[in-house]
Amino acid sequence: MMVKHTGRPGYLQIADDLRAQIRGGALAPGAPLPSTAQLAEQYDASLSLVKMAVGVLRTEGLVVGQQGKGVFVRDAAETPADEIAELRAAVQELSVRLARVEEQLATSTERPS
Amino acid sequence: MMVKHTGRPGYLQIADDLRAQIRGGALAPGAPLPSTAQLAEQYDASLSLVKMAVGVLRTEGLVVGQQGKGVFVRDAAETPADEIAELRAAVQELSVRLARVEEQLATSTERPS
DNA sequence: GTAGCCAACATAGTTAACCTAGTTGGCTCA
DNA sequence: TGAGCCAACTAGGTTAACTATGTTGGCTAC
Repeated sequence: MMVKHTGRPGYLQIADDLRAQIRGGALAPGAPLPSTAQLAEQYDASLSLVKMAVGVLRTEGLVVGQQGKGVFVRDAAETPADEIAELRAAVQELSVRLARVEEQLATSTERPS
Repeated sequence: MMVKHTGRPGYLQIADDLRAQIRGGALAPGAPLPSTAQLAEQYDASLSLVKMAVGVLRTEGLVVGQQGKGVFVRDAAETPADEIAELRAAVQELSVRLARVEEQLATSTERPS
């Protein structure tokens, strides 16, 4: 696998990168993503990680998989959630981080007696 | 794996059911989902399927997992309509929480130990 | 020539195993 | 008593193997 020093899970890093490529136009609507095997080699990741990353993008509605053919970028028209997906991912990550910090803070500031 | 014998994948059926429970109020905001082991037994499914189902809900932002504690229904679960408004509200809330945490952090570090 | 088969490729779903790491409550021992 | 360790929970991440199924292009047999 690659850049892990960020603590962000590998499959989310891959999803982030693909999402950025879609948002940036490097992967245009209708265009196919590289195959699972190609992505695995490209990111030096296991097939499992790539499948999980694609699964995230599928759940977000950014891409649509067609069995036997490939995974294709959805049209911006039919994905009013493309920009939202990115924001939602960011907000969710912030929520997790904040929840962790709050918890840590709550336990460390418990009043003695 | 013993879920319905429809064409719908098992992990999506589990995610659907949990989502319905959240939307229906059976799982209130802040409430914890049953543990993955309990869900696996409850749905007579493998741990893998349950983890995938929870992963979908996490990606959707319906729940937030806290390592070591559980998976909890998010407060924003009742905002189905305008996703942008939802995200704006989420950002607003995160800002407030972050400000409060930073405040507490600053005061608590004035006196180490 | 062409109809049909078939191998190679693709996504998708499922399961299991192993590891990391945070939480909690109880037990032991000084 | 109480401080600290420890066992049993918890979610999360990673990998691998197997199956199912759809697509495509080439080869073969007629």
